[in-house]
Amino acid sequence: MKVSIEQADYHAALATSVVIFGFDGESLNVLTATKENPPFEGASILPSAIVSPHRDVHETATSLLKKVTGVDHWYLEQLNAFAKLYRNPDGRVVNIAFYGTVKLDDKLLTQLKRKGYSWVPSNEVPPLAYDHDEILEFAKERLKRRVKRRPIGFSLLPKEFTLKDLQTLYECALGKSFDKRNFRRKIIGTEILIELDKKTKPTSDHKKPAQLYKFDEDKYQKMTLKGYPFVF
Amino acid sequence: MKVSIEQADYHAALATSVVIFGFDGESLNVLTATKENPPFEGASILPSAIVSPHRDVHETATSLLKKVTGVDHWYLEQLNAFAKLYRNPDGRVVNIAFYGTVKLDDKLLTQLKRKGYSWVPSNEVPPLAYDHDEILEFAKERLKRRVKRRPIGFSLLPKEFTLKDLQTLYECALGKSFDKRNFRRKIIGTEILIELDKKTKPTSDHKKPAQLYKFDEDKYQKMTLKGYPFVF
DNA sequence: TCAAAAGTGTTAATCCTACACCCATGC
DNA sequence: GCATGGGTGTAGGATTAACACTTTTGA
Repeated sequence: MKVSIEQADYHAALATSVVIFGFDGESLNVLTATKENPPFEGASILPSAIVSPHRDVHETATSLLKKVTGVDHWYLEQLNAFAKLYRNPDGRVVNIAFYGTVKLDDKLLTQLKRKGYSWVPSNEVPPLAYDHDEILEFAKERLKRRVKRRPIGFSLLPKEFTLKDLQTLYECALGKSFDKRNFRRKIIGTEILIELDKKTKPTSDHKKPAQLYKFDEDKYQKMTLKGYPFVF
Repeated sequence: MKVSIEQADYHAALATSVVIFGFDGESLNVLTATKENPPFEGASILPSAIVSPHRDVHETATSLLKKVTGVDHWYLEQLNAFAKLYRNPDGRVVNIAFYGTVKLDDKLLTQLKRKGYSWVPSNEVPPLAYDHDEILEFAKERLKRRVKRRPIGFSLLPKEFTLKDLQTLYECALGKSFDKRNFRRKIIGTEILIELDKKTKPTSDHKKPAQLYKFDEDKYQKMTLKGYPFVF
């Protein structure tokens, strides 16, 4: 059993990939990229970067996202390390992958188009190069698990939203649908929402105005830390 | 943004550490090691190994455990990668950590003593070198979460055990105590146990014989895959 | 006969699920 | 006035939590 580290042991490259889930009010999307050089030129992949010597992995992922989206403050959680020996044809590359969430607004959508990245509905992502399919699956499972135990939404919904929006989000993330009344009762029961003095403006397609809510930040934080049994 | 990998990017060493939980019928223990060379000579650490070029990380962890314990078939689950830039004074070493569980029998206890490794009650582990305290905390949280959603015990208890044993295990893992009747009803309700035609032999310290059970392997597997809401 | 741990049921409160109709608005 | 989605309550069943006494054995 090896006890000390030799020069020859510094042999691995580090990469990081990010699975970013973005909600647009209708569906959950995932940020994908296109590989622009060999190997796998032209293939879809997850946004990824090589971690340079003396750079932090997490910081590398954040700054990749800054460059791609223009957005700066990302909450990223480590998913796992993907370290199978021959996962990368270039050599031994260990991928430390993260996942995160974002509210999809027009700014985000536009900037991405300019740079060749794109948002794809999370259940229509094409096959990805390397082992990125596996990373994506891992992230989807993680998101599901998270949704069941901790509040989600702060990072996926706009500041003000309707209960319908929130329900749609949960339905997308968990892949099933809920009874409207039960859902509302349960969410209201958590006291995580604050009812605003506003309603949505009725739009052209015949709608009754809907009550707007925002999150109660304090309670949201507490629930994020402690978890709560929001199992559907 | 870097797009292809250069030689200089193969700069990191890979290490792996394992957090092994072992149950001895009374308490949950963790396998610890002693660092026998600088840096941190003499310090307690988690069992760890350097991953050589062309060796798989998981396989490295398994064979480390084989060497330490003599036991071969380990279920190890990846915890996370620990990759902070300066976590190791030797250089850039990324640690891909695993956790696993084992039934502590006499064989295991004896063999370890011979090799300087030892089992320490999980809430009495001394401060560890590197960032191994952090890894250990991470593992304890993971174990808790797992216990709440999936059956545990196959890998921590002997083939035949009493409901008391199982309850003690859950109490150790979750750090709280349960009502005996409610616990039994819930466990029996899962139908994961098979009642044997045996009872424990009363021992010297005045005990009534207790019913022995074993796991129903099929149901156990199904529950391991699907999860179940065993939230206490 | 006593000490020590095994084993056993009930009740009240809570939570979950299923279910159907009226309302406010723009067109 | 009609089409669209917003909004509301209840009842039955299931699950949980709290609670104390009797039994079997070795010493």
